[in-house]
Amino acid sequence: MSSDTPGFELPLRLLLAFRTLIDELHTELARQGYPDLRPNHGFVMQAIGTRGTTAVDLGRTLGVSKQAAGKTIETLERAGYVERTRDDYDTRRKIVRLTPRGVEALDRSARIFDELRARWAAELGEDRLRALESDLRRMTPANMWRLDTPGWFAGL
Amino acid sequence: MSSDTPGFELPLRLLLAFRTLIDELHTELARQGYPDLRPNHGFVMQAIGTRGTTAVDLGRTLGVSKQAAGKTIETLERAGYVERTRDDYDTRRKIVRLTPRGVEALDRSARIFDELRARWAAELGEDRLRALESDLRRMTPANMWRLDTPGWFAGL
DNA sequence: TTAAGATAGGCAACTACGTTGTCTATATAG
DNA sequence: CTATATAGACAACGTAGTTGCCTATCTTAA
Repeated sequence: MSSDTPGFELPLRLLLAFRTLIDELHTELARQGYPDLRPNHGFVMQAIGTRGTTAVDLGRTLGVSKQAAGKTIETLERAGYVERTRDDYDTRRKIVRLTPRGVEALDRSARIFDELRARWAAELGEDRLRALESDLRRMTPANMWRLDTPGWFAGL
Repeated sequence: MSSDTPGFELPLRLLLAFRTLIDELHTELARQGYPDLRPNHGFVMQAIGTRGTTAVDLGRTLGVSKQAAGKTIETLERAGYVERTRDDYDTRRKIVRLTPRGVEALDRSARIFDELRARWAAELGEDRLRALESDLRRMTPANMWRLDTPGWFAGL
């Protein structure tokens, strides 16, 4: 019992599905007042989290150098999504935290993703969607929080 | 009936699954003697196809400028995967064709993707995998051959 | 048939985002 | 107290994209 589906369709569909979801997210984010957010920023802000982080740590999480992380932070700082404060207990460190606007953007992203998932559920049925998610979970590393994907793709 | 799965898991799993497959492909390609091939190159060579193309056309297909396409072609040419020949009927044009090594690399990629799919089928069962593919097909644009993804991701 | 416009490709300058190397300031361990 | 490690910033560079411009060639129309 062999398949008539060529193997290369699977990765292509996975990427296409991802891309479609992300495009829809950012279309909606732009509509809601965040037109300057890029796909990368979501990863980065997610990695910063509500507890804050430092450039070095962020670099480690994202799988890039601390310098690259620093530049990204600077971009997000200029855009008003994060802010840097000094650490009183270690004056070398600067803690990067999400601003209220940053938290807001992350909240909205989460809500939009939920809506997009609901759209999939409406189209495929909740059961099929659960099966799909379960299958993907089974075929991917347990730790979903490898957020080092941007750098991975950029590095051709 | 609401889901306990947060919406953001779906895109993350899709990307992670894609990434995993592509990583496995290139690990295997490297093992088979093509260590210099990068994820992008697969898209580009696929877009060039067996019939050849030109820089302008390739740029259109990939969704990048003709200059960018030209640079990519140059890289692949230096690596020995494509070659440029003049067009006798229009001496402005240079036809880009896959070299035998390029065709070989594409063939091997196809075979490796088939093997990877077979591994998924062994793990999930052919039925579940077919359902997954079918669902993805349903949720993504009909035209799978939008190969303009590299540029999309690069443009943050 | 010749002039005007469109098309193909190459070059240069620039941007965005990553890299490594180096430097200073500050903590921490022996 | 000194040696080492760590945090962050700065500079130089690599890669892959962009736009603008130039030349060569093909096509169309007067």
